Amino acid sequence: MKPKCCNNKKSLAEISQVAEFLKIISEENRLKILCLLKENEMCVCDIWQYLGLAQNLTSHHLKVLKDFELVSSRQEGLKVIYSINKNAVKNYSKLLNKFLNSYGE
Amino acid sequence: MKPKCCNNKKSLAEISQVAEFLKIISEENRLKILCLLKENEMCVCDIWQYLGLAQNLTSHHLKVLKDFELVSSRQEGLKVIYSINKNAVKNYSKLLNKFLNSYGE
DNA sequence: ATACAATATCAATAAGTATTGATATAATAA
DNA sequence: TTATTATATCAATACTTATTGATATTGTAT
Repeated sequence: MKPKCCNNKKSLAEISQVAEFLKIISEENRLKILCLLKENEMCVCDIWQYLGLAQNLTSHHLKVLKDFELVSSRQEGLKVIYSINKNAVKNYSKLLNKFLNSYGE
Repeated sequence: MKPKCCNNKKSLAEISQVAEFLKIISEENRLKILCLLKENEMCVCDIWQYLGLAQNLTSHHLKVLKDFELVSSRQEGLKVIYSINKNAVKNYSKLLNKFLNSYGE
């Protein structure tokens, strides 16, 4: 019985895309940041202070998340407010679940 | 407004656990293996030949998956047959979705 | 017993990435 | 203007992990 996955360009591209997404969110600090932003938008200083991270490290992780378009930001005075990109996250989780769940159902 | 996540031992432990799971499955070859095993159980030689991976590399990734109890194996003659542990995968994805999805719903 | 096939292990290296320290940029206020 | 606060960037380091090559183990057959 031939497998149905990993056998064509589209399938491989999707797996690659999901793996990239997973790499981004598998970093514990980034997962925490997403978890926070899921509840409310927050400025950088609130995030790093709440999580007990270094300021520059927090900026770095936010950049990774933003480059992957999982979060957005806007300037508000001195502060930069980050918010989660719900649609992007939802789409990636859908794609992920396509691979992990729905065992024949 | 105080965040509801990352603020207690249980929440932090869950995030840590999810991140560990994501680290395991964010490796592209392991994701492919899971994808294959989701369809059918397979022996090691079928997996590495199908995916075009080195035999020892495939064994290594299978060990990582097995150590994390995402797959199981049984001996069958010369061959070792691997199968996915559906419940484990399902439980981890549930936990993951708890963090990524259900925006207030 | 020997030979062969399938799988696993181990050491070494390569590759990627998180973290840190120092510094730069941007916005605001005095 | 200068000073201050918030954020971003950059280079260097530390850490983790994927990959490779060689070898060992295990099961089966002759």
